[in-house]
Amino acid sequence: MKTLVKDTTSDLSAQIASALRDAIISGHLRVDQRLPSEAELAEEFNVSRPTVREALKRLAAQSLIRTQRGAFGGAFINRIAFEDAYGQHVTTSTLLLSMNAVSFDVACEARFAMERACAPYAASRRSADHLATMRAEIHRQSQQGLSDESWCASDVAFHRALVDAARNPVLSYQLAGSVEAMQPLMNMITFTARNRETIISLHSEIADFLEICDSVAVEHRLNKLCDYTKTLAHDIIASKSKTK
Amino acid sequence: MKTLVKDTTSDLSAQIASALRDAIISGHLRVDQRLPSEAELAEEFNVSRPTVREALKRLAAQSLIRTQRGAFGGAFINRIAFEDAYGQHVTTSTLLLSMNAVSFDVACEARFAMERACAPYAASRRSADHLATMRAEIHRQSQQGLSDESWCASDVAFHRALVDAARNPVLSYQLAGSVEAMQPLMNMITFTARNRETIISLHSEIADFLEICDSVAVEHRLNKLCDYTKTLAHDIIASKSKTK
DNA sequence: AGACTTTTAAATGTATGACAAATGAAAACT
DNA sequence: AGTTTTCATTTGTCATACATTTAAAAGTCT
Repeated sequence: MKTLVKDTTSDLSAQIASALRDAIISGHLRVDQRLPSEAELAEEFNVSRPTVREALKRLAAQSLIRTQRGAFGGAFINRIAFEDAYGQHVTTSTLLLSMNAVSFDVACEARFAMERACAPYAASRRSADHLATMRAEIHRQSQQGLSDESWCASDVAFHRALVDAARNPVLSYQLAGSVEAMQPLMNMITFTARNRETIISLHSEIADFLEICDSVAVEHRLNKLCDYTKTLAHDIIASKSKTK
Repeated sequence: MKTLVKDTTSDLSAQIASALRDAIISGHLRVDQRLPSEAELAEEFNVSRPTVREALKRLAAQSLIRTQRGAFGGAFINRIAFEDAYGQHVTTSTLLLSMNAVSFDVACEARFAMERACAPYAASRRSADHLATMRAEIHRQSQQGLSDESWCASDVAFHRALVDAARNPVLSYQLAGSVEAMQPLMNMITFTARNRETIISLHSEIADFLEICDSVAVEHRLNKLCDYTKTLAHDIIASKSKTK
């Protein structure tokens, strides 16, 4: 029987989950390796099966394991795919911003700082596909009568294409949190036709300079975009406080 | 009774967790608000209490809720703190790198690209405290007989101080994943005295230029550090394949 | 009346036992 | 040999019971 030497403040399922998680992170358990059955784990840790199951669900929520029913089924160490991680990262980042009253400026600054970091690689590695995606989104943004929500979604898609153009999955993963998590904040802004025009022209320039591999110019336009976005947010806040 | 219209492929606890998660993210449930009791949720979703508990544990694993025992206890929507998010982010990032065979170069490139993004802000906002932390770590790195593990830990501490100097919690949070997740990869490198000397001198220069607010020079040194680290890793790989 | 103690109800934490459903291997059968 | 059936194993779900914690409410003493 394995004994849990962890703190006694948390419940058993948390301690068991923690023990298993440590084993996974340390590499004692390899990818696709099968964990003991729930009944065996219950005996090992000297707890009941529901308690073991609660622990396993905690790990499943982090995509650390997957489960399969039937004979020769069980819980298997999961190879975390970038796609799995995206979702969790975006969820956490979104709530971090909305719950901690992170100011628009701080979130904006972080997002564009990281996008600028992608610019040099994006400029040298962008494919025709990436450019096509960006131009398609620019075209969508130019359409009349686009709702603010759709506009923001297209904005995210444009910037994701920019980030993906750097062809570094780690950068894409990390950036996803910053870019997508800002969408709820962006949705609070009402974009006028004039606002959109300014942003679209910057988007166009970014695509153009990316095409001719001028990363310095891209970074400059990202800076302008950052400043303009912050200005818009400030105007909204100012007009709201005036109304009140 | 709430009905779950989600896919029938996943189990009930996953569906219930998903439904509650959506409610939290959408803002229908506010921070510190109490969820219905497990018994009430069981009735609402028409499932048993153990199933509800599994769903709640999934949410707890993501720090979305916290539970409290006793009368007037229950599950409460949790305000995710940056510290809570750090841990999850580092865990996920670490496993992403180790399980997906992300090359050292790709991880290194992402990490230093993001650090460079912090440089301008760090240069203009660094406090005496940040500089002191960095110099303290440099001093530690200069000590004879420091184990490779301690060396790497100090390296992480140095770079975290650099990132924190930008005074943007969102950047610090995002960077934590890239910087700390690389530690296992870095631990595979054996640092000779000569290697360390080179790195320490770059660290010193970074601290110096940060002190005089020269962000361009800092970025340049970060680039050199990135290149040198990659060179070290290549040498290790080359010598290993030669031995084999 | 006020401060302290006890009771009590409500909620989560844990255990036990049972059955359903899925699944792949082995056995039985063509 | 190929197909079908059986079967043991394992997860998914439910029902019930009890332990433990907690804070409010009731009771008690000064």
